[in-house]
Amino acid sequence: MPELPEVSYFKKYLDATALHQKIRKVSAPEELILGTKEVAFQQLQGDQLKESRRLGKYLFVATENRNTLIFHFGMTGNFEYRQGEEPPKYTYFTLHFENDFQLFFTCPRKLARVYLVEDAEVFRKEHELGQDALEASEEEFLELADGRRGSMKGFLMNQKIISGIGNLYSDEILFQSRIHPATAVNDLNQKELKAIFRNIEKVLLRVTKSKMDSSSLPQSYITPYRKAGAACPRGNGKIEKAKIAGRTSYFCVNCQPAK
DNA sequence: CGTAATGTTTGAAT
DNA sequence: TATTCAAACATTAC
Repeated sequence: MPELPEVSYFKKYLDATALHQKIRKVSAPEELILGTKEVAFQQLQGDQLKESRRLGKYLFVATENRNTLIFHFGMTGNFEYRQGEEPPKYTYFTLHFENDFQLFFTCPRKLARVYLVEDAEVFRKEHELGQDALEASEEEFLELADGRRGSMKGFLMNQKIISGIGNLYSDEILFQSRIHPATAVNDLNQKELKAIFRNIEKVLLRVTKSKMDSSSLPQSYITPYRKAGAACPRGNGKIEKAKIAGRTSYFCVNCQPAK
């Protein structure tokens, strides 16, 4: 379930488990998952994961030998750290550690990727990753929005502009901002753009909190009601669905009128 | 059985 | 040249 908040959770999970464990062996039985050639991953033998950082929906893990292991979770990627011979179903990449534990990287839909690179900055440039959604300033955000003609939802989901926001939380940010997802960026005034900017941080941090402590989202959130015909959490009618910016979007036309 | 699913990349259209 | 859009990718679940 990986947008920025989920990847923050995976970072916490990896930090609490696989970090600083000596790697005994690497298994990569599914070539499709590998963003870099399989042979490169064998370099990890004897190495250790040193520290991790999240950028957008990517998790960068620096190793003691100065390489960087990069995880991207696609739509269904997940970690599982435990002992035992039998890997979980859909395991396509495994780090085996000297302590007999393993970090399994699973992904039923095989859209996840794992990379091993020498220079994380080169990777970032190659993949054209924009500023992290939690690090952009209001000024930068307004600058990035200037002159854009596409939908606001498409703008929020474009990883080259701002990275970390996907289908679910772009809908939530726009619901909280009372902006229809199909509204063109250049049809929004500064006040509306600033409200969206504030809600990016607000929503992402709130969702991250709920991922970290398994708490539920506020009553006023639309995320739990992503179903056409569901009642708007503000009591303003029914949730509608439409394909916007290539993805299924849920919104309330009464709260979020089209411009 | 058909359709949609939390994402990114590619190539075409604007 | 830059931006936007739709389709493709692989597989599962409803």
